[in-house]
Amino acid sequence: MLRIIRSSNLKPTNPSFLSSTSRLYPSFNTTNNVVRNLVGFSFEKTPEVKNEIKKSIEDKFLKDVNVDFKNPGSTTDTQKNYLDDNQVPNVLNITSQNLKEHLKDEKILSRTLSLLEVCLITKDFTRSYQILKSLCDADLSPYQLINCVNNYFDTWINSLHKENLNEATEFIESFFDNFKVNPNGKTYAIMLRYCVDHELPFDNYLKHPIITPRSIFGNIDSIGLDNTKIILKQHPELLGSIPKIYKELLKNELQDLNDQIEPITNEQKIDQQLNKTKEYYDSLGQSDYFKKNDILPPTIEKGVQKELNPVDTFGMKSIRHALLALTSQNPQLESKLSSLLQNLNERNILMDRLDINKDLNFFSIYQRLADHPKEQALFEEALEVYNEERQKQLEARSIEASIESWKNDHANLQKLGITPIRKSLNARLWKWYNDALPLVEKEVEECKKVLKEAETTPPRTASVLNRLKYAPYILLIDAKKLLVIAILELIKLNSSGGIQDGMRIARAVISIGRAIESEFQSEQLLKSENNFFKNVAKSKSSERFQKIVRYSKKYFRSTSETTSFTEWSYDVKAKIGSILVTALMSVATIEVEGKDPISGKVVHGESPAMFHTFIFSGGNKIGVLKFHRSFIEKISDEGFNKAVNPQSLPMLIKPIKWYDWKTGGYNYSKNYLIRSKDCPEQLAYVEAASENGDLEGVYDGLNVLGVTAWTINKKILDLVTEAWNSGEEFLDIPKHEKELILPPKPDRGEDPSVKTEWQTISKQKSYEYYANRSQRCDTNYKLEIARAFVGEKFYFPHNLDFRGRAYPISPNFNHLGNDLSRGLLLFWKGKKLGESGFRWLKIHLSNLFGHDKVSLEDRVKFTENNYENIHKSAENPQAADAWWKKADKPWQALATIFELSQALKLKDPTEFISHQPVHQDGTCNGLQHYAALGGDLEGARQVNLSPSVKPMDVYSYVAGLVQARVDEDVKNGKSQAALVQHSIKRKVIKQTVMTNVYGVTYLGATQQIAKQLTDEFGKDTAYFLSKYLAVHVFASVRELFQGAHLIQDWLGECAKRIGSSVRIDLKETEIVDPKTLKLLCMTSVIWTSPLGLPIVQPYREDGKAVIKTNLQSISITDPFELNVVNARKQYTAFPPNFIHSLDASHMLLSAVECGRKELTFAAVHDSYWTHAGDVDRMNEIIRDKFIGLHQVDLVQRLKNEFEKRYQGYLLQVSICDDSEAAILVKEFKKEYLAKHGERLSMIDEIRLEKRRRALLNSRDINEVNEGLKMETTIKKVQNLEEEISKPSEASNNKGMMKILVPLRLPDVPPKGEFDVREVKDSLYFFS
Amino acid sequence: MSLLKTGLAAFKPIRVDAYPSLKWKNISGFNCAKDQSVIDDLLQEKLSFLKDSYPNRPERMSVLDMYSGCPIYSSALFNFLTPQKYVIMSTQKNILKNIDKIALDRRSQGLATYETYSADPYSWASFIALTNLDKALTIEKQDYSKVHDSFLITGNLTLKTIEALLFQWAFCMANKNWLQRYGDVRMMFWIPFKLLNKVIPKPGNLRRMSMIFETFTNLKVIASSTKFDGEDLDADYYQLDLKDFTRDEDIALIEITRKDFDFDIEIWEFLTKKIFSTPSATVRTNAGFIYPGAIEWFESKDDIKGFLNKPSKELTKDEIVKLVNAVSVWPFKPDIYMDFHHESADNN
DNA sequence: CCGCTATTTAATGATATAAGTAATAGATAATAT
DNA sequence: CTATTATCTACCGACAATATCATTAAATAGCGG
Repeated sequence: MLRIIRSSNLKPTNPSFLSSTSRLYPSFNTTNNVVRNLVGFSFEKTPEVKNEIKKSIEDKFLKDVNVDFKNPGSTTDTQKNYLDDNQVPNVLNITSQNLKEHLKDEKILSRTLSLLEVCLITKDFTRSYQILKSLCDADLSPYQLINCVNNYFDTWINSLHKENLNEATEFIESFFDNFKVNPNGKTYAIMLRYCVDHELPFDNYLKHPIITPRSIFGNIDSIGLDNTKIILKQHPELLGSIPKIYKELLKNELQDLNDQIEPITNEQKIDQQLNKTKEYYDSLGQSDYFKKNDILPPTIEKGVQKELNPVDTFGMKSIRHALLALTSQNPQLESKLSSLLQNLNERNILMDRLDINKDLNFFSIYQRLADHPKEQALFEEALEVYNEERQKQLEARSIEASIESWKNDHANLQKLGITPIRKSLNARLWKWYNDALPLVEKEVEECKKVLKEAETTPPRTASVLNRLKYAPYILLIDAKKLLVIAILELIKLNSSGGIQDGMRIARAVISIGRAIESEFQSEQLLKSENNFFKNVAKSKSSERFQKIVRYSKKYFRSTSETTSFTEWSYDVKAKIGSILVTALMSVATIEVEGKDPISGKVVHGESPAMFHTFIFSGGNKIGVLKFHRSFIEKISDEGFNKAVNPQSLPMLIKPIKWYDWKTGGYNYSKNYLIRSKDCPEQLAYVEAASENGDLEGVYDGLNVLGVTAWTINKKILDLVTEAWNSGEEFLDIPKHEKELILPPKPDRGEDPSVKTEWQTISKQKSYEYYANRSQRCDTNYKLEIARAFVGEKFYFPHNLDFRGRAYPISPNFNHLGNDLSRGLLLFWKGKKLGESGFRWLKIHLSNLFGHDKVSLEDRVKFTENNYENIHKSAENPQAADAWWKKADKPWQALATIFELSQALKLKDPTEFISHQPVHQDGTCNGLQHYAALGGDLEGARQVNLSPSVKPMDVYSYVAGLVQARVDEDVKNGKSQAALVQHSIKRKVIKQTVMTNVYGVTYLGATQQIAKQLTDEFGKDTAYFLSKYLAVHVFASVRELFQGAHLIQDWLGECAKRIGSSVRIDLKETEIVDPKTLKLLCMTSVIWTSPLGLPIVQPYREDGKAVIKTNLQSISITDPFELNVVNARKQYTAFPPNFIHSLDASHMLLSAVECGRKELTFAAVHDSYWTHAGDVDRMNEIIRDKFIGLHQVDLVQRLKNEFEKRYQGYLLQVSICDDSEAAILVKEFKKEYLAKHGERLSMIDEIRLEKRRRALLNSRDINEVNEGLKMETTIKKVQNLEEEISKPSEASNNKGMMKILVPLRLPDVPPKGEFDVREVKDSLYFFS
Repeated sequence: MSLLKTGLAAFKPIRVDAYPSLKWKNISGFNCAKDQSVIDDLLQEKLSFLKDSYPNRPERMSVLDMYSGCPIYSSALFNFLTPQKYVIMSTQKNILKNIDKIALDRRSQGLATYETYSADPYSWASFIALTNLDKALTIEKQDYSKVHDSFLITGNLTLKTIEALLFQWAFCMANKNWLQRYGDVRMMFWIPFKLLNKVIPKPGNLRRMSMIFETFTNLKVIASSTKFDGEDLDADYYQLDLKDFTRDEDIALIEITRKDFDFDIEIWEFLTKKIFSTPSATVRTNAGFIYPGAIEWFESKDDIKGFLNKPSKELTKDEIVKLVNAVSVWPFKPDIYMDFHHESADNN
């Protein structure tokens, strides 16, 4: 039993949770294969395991660092091989018998841990200690508990003075008595820090018999580098116990080894130069921008001539400032770059002299250094150093920057008088901010007060109790920051969620809460890093040393244990969010203009700028926050504005590598490997797999994607900007529509149908208007980011969706975006085209024009035939009828045209240095995988798995099949057929064919086709005809890809069965619903991707939880509520998800290999990008990896895995009344009735079977014998394999009965003749 | 031929149980009467006034009966009123088929009968077809000063998905459109008791739904299977027994006629939604949901500020009208037609 | 101080909300008698 | 058991209904011993 903290008040109470009785229940799986047990929802870790993990990360890190230092090219080559076995090596399984309760426990635990952390940070030791004690009684793993105690100790000891040594010693001595666990290395590390800090003797702590120096220094984070240095001075012999990465650092510090380490000669030169140059930032007068509050730094324009029309995108300005006008804690780092540039200028290496004060286009400098590889390398290195600091600013300081820009606008405008202030948005925001600040500060004070009082007197009133729930959290962040975050979030969310000029309250408050949490984490991460490295690297400035410091920091970021990994509950987030919204709402005002309905006069006034209201949708009440229309007009006038989340922009330095499932990507914000949908189950599996070492391949692949450097295609940006500023429609940029115009409202005496129609039209119009606006807004957003990053070298940190597909973490602008986004992106690195690259670039252009259905040679010819057009387009892209605009993907085409035209102007085009990503796309990648799985010859041919002279085009082919069918119908006199006969084009059916793999239904397909036909036939006819066509398209696809559909159906059937099966070793109440007596199907489909990633389909009925905030109650889906699975979703989604897990594996495998071969690599799921010159090599890799992936029978393997994982599960099936199984069951039931006098219910059946299995598993031979003799309905039927593994038929049929059977999966469809190795020679497999 | 002369035909009552061969398959989402004698009794007890409200029925009265289900009630009402025309409009194909059989049989005997009209009462177009195209029903246009005396609308709205019709048609009364354009046409509906509970005002705990009926209609409960509390309305209703109905769900029969009003109904609709957002909160709080500045505007009105501090659920009909009128003349009033949201706004 | 009952409070669950289903209609699961 | 009604509606990235009242469970208060 244990005592925990009731979340409402902080007094310990005594419910029972985390009972340990059920945890280690043996799994039914008794196969020879290893079955790892996930226990409860978290994988048990021992400190040893943890240390091992840490150690392995260190090793890998060092290896990587070496790569970066010296010999690039040789990364790890031994990854676990998942690819050549029919068995999945580790079938992970959750074995808790008590899923629901376990999850609830997790919820309480998670909240408690979070509260502990927060209380510690606010130095509330009384409360912390209470929490800690209550945790001691909880069923935490010892490791978790030690961690908590150590965290407490860590913070608490900081409050002690030198004289309190006794207290500290006492703490350690009574460690076990108090907490029932023993101190560990970290405890001692903390103690060491205390001693060193206070100049107390510490030798004792290094002589512990069990806690070795090694394990102490394994927690060097807690000691600090500076302190370690002091310790080492006294105990040089301990140097060996220090993690390697820091050893280097400390060696330098200790022995002044500068001279002994070979300096890199070139750098040394520059080091010398460095002194000559004055910091150019000073000359710009902006070095201390963030500290000097009153001066807005002059904005440097990066050579983009034209500003984007709406200039004032919130937050963006601050981003630009962050990028341009950075302060640095180490001015030498900055000046390294400037001195290098100065040096280059002096040596006249660049073609033109650089104006360092103006031209900060790093990309162009880089390009101009192309002929000077040495200098180029130096430049890149200097840039990296420089960016290191900028990235830090970008992630950590942008909130402050926002305030500054508002304030400055306000101050500047104040000089100009009152009117301009009214007009300026930023000035208005500054006012809101200023007015709301006292309110927020008051709230914070109130929270402090309440917390203090709660220490002595138990809280009584509801409002105090409520405040107590969030009070500890709100104190964590400065009130100013809280407000700015809130304002930015609100503006960002404007018109989201289908709400005009407003947003859902739920979304608003949670987004704000989340943003605050994330800001808090950033602060913490930054703080712990600064603490750890304090006093380091201030004095020494050798290049080599700085480099070591940088790598040490990187290492620190990927391993630091001081990192906060507790999460704030939704409760807290929502409450804090609502506090801020309330404050803002009450003070934010705006000038308004209205018309007096009586006099008709225009009236002016001041009104709240936003308000809280409810709207109704289908009888549901939704709480929304809306802006006053005058405010909306204002932001419309000044442009479409969205606040940028500065923490998730592209990164200026390489993202933190993934070594671990919860650290990677950005420096100072938490990113998980998997974008789990608030599904603890998913995380549990991923964590287990990660710690099992199964995810190495995944990490390697992601890390390759992360290091691909990008830059902005400035020429394209200039053009887009121009088009944008015109406000007119241009390609896919919609026109700027000033206002929403609705048709006149009908008289109310009219027939109701008239009003209905008017409403429909109005809704439609309004929808279009807002869609247009949001599209403009999105484009603007993209452009703003692009503009901020002109000339920069940047990276996209990636993570995965739950199926393993990779996505850039930075939203809005990345290479997964639309044609425009892609057109704006170039590889930073340039590579010579060479013969082959020149050819591929031509092919690429042809592809972008949509000429991708002809042979490669024809594509080359297409481009060659258009040389004149290419030159014209390149020279005068603005021309109204410019050729490039006709392309399928015009922006990318134009980008390619620029390169081609430049190359062609060279004497030898193959010498051209290309930055343009060239794509190789799988033709219908989903079907390719299906064909390979099924060995389907015809299917393989259709999707270019087998070699052919010309590429096959599935869509055209299907169109042909459909055409044939329609023609037939025309002959038979079908009227629809005649109408559409001549409209069946590739484009019409393309989407349907594509989505067919995802299980699109008849209705969806109809809509898709209708969309294509609307232009030709008008809305109504189009829909009518689409219904007809959809049927034929479906039939044709099914006919053409029989193999694929067999597998698709098989996958679906498996998922259906799994999704409606039950695990009977669960607690009874979790098997059958006590109320409805129906089976509770809790089993989601889980499988392991070929790369070792466990995938859990998260589809369940969602449990709603309601949170009361001071605005309103909001409803969220409770992530800790485990509900029955949504069987339908499980089976409709499984086939596509499985295929996606395969293509994800294929992509990551290819990425790893490309990385190994030093190709620049990027991917959009099934479109793989590299430099033109490397396409040939990449193509080889793609094919090899595909073959590697499919060389085993993945379907059979999947079945094996399922059988292992779901062994012993039961399924309810309908079978024929007169089948053998049915008869046996009926007999058994009859006997039971006779014997017991009551009918055998389903629960009874399950109870009996449970009992039988328990007996069989018993150690007592008698019991086993009894079990062997025992009969149950399940035992009766379990050997009738044929009957119970038949696909279940519709249960509505007559003469069927439902019985429980052991879960069996249908046989794998027979594999066809196709040999996947043919892919090797298929030119058009990816092209 | 005989159809047109129904009024002259002999009036032998229709008894559904006289057609034992017809299978009605009780299973229907509608809750319908099972026992015709109960309905006969109900009509006799509580609805005799109808006979006086519709003079000269066999020659000029029409009844439109929607979603009859098994036509127990329809038959009883038909027998009771002996109208010139009695049309049953419904989507229930199988039931209509059976009713047609009855009608055919009656006609073959030269007896007066109801007739079927297969259409969806949910669709406005059905009524245009009914009155204009098919001319299955001709209705006299009458003045709104009194209840229409030759046309009665009735029906069964006990199915969840068509409950909405009660509100829609009530608004039609207010707006004088749909079939209500012919005058103040009385409507009688079978509704689930739960729905009745929503529409009858509970003093001190008022909601928008009851406010609609209180403001725009005269509502009378004719019969109910359960007791209910409501002002004046519980005085005199017929006690129904659930066993006489096809479903085990409480049911009621109500009658509504039009009540006149003089304010902007669209503002009324909008405003009541907002003002009853949180019925327990004060009018002032709820006024904040209308639009920024609404509270201040109301505070500036002497006839309003007095009741700003009471909970919305205690608002009277007239107080709401005051609010409505205040909003109508407010220079910064909201756009009441933009009070919706777009669902699933994502699709390329 | 303990243990019992009475009272208060918190937690949970059910129901109402609006009132042309936004388009669109056909298969399938759920429900109820 | 079967007719009627309700619920879907392509995968992923993506992100959510709320107020009120009745009932139940739990916590506290009060009281007696």
